[in-house]
Amino acid sequence: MREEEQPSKKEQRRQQIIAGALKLFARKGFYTTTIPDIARSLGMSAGNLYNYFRSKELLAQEILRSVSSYLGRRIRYVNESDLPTREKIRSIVGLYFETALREPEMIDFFLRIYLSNREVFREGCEGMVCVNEFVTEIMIFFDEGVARGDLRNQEFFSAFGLFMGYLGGMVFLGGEQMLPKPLPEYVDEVSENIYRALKTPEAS
Amino acid sequence: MREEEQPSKKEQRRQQIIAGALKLFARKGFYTTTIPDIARSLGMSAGNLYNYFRSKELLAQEILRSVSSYLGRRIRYVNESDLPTREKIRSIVGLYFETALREPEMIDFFLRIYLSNREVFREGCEGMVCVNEFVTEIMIFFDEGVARGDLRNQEFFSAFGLFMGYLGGMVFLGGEQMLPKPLPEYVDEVSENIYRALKTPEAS
Amino acid sequence: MREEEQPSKKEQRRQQIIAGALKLFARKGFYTTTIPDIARSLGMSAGNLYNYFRSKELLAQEILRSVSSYLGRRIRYVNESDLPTREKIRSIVGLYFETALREPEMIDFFLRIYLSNREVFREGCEGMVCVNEFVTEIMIFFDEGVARGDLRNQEFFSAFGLFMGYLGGMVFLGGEQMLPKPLPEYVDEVSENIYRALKTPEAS
Amino acid sequence: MREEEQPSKKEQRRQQIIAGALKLFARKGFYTTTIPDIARSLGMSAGNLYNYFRSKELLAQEILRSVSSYLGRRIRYVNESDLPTREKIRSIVGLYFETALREPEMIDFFLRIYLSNREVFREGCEGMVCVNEFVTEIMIFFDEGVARGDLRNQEFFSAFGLFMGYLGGMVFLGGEQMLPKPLPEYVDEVSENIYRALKTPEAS
DNA sequence: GATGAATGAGCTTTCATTCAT
DNA sequence: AATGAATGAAAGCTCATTCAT
Repeated sequence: MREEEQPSKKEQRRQQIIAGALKLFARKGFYTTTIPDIARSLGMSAGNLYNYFRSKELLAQEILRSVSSYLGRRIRYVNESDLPTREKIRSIVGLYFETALREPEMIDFFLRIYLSNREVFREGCEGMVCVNEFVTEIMIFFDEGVARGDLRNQEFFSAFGLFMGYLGGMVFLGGEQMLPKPLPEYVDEVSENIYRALKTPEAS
Repeated sequence: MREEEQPSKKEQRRQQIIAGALKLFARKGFYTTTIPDIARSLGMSAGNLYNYFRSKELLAQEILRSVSSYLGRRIRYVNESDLPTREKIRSIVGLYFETALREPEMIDFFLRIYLSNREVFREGCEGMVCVNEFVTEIMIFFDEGVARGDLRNQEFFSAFGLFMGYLGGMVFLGGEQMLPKPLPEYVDEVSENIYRALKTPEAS
Repeated sequence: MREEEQPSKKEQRRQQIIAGALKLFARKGFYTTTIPDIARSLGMSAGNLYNYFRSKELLAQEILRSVSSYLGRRIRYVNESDLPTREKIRSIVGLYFETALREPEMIDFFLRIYLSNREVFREGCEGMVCVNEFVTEIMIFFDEGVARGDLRNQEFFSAFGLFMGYLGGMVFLGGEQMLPKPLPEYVDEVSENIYRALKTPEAS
Repeated sequence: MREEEQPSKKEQRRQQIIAGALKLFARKGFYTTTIPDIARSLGMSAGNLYNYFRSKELLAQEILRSVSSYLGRRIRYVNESDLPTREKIRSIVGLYFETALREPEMIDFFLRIYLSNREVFREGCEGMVCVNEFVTEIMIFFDEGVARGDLRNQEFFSAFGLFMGYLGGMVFLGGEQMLPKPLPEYVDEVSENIYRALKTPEAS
């Protein structure tokens, strides 16, 4: 007895388009990636793409949801593990940097497309609607750390800004070839800095 | 005896264009701001604008240099003061958030135009060429903190990523109306988090 | 003993398509109505529609024939009655205005689709081929009026232009909300004007 | 001392575009005439056309105004003459048919573009806004005829529908090659029919 | 320096029609 | 008969940039 439905042919194609467009958007930007670009990279006609997504904006929004869902899922595994808080930070930083290296399009889409082309997401992704799954998991991580007495109890967004801004900043510097070492080698330092910033004084 | 050259008529107009274009780019994005938009906002013709800047990209690069120079200058004042390291952090965070509030176009240009439309700055702003002045001052701040024994001696970019990523993240959250309090009220928490992240264990 | 052939399943579906497409064309125009629009309104697929009509143009031509046939039939009843000429005019004007009110798509198709998108009917409806039944009945009405001595003997198309142009004009004005009164209240005035225009001097 | 301003270069070009587009629209219809078509017929680029008219719809609306103004002006001369009512009808019918023959695009635009593509004129030409000058002159003609006791006093739109519907109908039939004689030869019959339809019983 | 008409390339999107299933 | 994914052609429109004036 199968737990999951077999995805339909059409749904599979949708996913292919999302993956292909994600790559192009992340690499070249929203406005410099054209619909024909995307279609060509998938070996389909531009017109046909509109049978799957009614506009370029809607496509970008679906991608955002998809990326948020993927990253959220990965963080959930960390949250569900029984690592100590300090190690959870390391894990999250690690998976973030690793993703940035192995599937850079995901993180780049977050940093470059979502954060910067607000007008594209204004209608349809208000507030955190499309980025919900990701933010929720960070929130869970933080709340549990506080509950355990490992992290100082401060406003969530102060901690969230630190966490995400920091990671984003490092990935950006890496992408700009401005880091002397490869990104993953910063996991220790970065996690340490985050932990120190957020931990309670008594925590080691 | 004049210290500075009187800026020529043409140079003044250039500065006006930079200021006007900065506002539009920051508000609407690079690709969604048109040259006619900029010209109109300055009461001049689109054609004439090309007498001052040879292309839209070059204009954006000039703006970047100008913003970097402005922010660098403001941080230099902090560096040149004899505040303790902890207070310097507070000052820098404070001026950053204040700028984000009072002249949001500067910070927004950094976050939204520069960080995200890499192709625009690829040729002409390689590496840090155009953000030199800004980065240099952060570096000076950091090196002095280390020299004084206040900050742990770690790789600069680890600290830089934290500092700038964090501030950028907070401004972004503020811009998205996701912060419960106005941005300046986060100065304490944010500075404290940064200080804790970077300080030597013995420092108070 | 059956008088009429039972229409085949396929023929029934054809009629449904004609009726549905008529409505859409009349309401939105030929070029602004798409084949998918029509298919959707009938709960069928766009592809399948092509099993019934080989092109959008051919569909429009079939509709025209169908409308002409319907209106021709209604006028025939009037012609076959033994009303005096003056009353026949009233009846025809009345049924035209009534149709325009109750089934506006018919008249609108005539006025807006047929009269204006000539290129659509150029090949396949040359001359009067597709509006034959309708024109014929008007012609019969006119010839009989002349034969009875009620109407002046003039060239048919002079009279036809008056009759049809006038009625079309009134319906158009009504549709544009430019008439102070509802269309049917103009039956008297309009019939009177037509009668006066066409009658022989001695007729009352 | 000149009474009229010399039209600017730009205004002249606008007029050329209006004239050129009028021809194409009238000949081929609104949707089957493309902006590139129009531009090509004027030896200019499609892009440049948008420096004169901000959209295809707006262009069509300007054309409508222009046609209405032209026809209105010609009817005004008739109204200002001291011909008897009967002769005025002849004159108006004559100039209408003559225009339909010599500059068929004007009348065709009225009949085919304006009357049938309502959605194009919905916003911008509500009610009679764009067709004002023309309708006004017909109204003046009619009111004067009534005032002189030549025409029966009936609701204006009853008479207007007759007048314009009839003329439009005849031009349509002519355009469809359905009239045995050339259009101008119908002037007598048509004027006579109109006059009879509208005149007071005592008028000869 | 200044204007703005002009260009040309390209973009998003639509749609009639086909065809494998 | 029926579906709907797929195509290809084209349309309306925008815009950075140029250039004659």
